[in-house]
Amino acid sequence: MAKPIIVRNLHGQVVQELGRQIVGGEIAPGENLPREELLAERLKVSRTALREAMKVLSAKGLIESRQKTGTRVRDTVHWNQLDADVLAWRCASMPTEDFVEKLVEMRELIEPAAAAAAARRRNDEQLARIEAAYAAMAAATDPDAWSEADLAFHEAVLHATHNELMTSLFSVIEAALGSYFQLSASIAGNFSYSLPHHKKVLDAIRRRQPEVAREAMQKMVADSRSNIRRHAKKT
Amino acid sequence: MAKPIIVRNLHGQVVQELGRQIVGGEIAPGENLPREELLAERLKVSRTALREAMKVLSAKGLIESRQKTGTRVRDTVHWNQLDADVLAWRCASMPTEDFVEKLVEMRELIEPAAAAAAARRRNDEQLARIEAAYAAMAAATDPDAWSEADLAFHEAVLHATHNELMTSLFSVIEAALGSYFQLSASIAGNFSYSLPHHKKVLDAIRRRQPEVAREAMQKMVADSRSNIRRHAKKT
DNA sequence: AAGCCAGTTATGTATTACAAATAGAAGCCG
DNA sequence: CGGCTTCTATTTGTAATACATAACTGGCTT
Repeated sequence: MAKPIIVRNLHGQVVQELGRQIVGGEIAPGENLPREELLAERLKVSRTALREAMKVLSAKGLIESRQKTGTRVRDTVHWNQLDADVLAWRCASMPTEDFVEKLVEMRELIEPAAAAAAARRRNDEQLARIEAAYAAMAAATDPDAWSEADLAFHEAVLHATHNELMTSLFSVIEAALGSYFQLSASIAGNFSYSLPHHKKVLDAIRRRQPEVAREAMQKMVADSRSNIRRHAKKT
Repeated sequence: MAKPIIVRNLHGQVVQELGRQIVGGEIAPGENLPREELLAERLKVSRTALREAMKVLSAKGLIESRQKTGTRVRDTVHWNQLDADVLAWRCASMPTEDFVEKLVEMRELIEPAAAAAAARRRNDEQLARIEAAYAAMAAATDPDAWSEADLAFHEAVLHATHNELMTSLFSVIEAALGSYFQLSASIAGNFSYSLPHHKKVLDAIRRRQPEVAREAMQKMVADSRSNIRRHAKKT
């Protein structure tokens, strides 16, 4: 999983290449990129393709181009930290520990609030979707199936909040955490231990009990965190 | 304030124009855009400029291009809801009420958690920045100065969390809420009433009391919400 | 009827040429 | 000599053109 990131287009590849280099720190903020003509030649692409890629990076806040001055890497405060690509590049480049910490912190922030909101606003169809995901988790016999159902569960909860900003934030965080998350779940004997937690969340949402749902989700996420920590120490 | 969004470049204008149309619903998801050649002619720009704009919109998840098939508007679930531009377009187009609701919900989610994290992890320099912002608020004599200092206060708190994901999320939300926020603050006699709230948050962060900081911030944001609601009803 | 094949049509890429902005050097003037 | 203007060189911005490539369509073949 973790998104194959198969890029069909040439400029897409260039975006990946340059984005990785910038976020990875190979080109420091404040530094200038080579002029377009040169860079295009170096990357073996036309200036057209290069420029299309640069517009994308520009939209992500990574670079800034001005005539005569050239193109420079912007300070990190201007980066769209919540962009899926930027996040992915950071995951690929950073000494994971403290960055995962930050991602987990975000998750612990979102999910309990989402569970509460879902308990307040869910409709029957959305509840059914959560229940279906729970059933799939209970029926899972291998880590992969369980992992997939788990993700579906959380997505269904987020969807029930009726707040697409929250949904979007979650999906971004989750995508970045994906690999670690899945790892922790796939530790032998570990998978499915959190089923009771999910049950509590589900019940609270069904009964429309926001605070109960929040607490249950909080516990679940805290558990998951210590799980990841434990696994991280092993490696 | 609220970001003038002055776009120097041609393709930047095209991005704004098309983005607004798509998010505003003038071109529905699933629908195809005219072919590049036609659209370029219609917008009075070259195909080159148009394509650079389309790559940006593509990066924001709004559209998807394939050879022969053409370019179609993607379903809203694929949109980068947390992108500053997308958010701005939504603000400009939507019947504000329920959307502001969602933004406020996000803010209520972030800020208390941020205050708690700041109380836990702030260093002296960051505390000083928060204190400076507070002092500026206390000294403000007109709504504009107060508003500016207020924003600086919140930004300083976010910065003290040492979690740039949180900072980034806040700045996006805040930018979108900006106009409404400022409106509510500029209601005569209203401005500066929330100073005591800010004092409580500041003190808690100074004393490194996460839970106290969280609660104080929670109250403050809840107050601000009822404020916005009250103002919204008037209009 | 099923499946293969070519032709049509959209986007994708490359190339060339010129426009516009601006940093920095050169020149001008008090 | 210092400060101002102007001029030029350089880099990105925009346009126009040509061709490559993918994929849908429809007809042909078996």
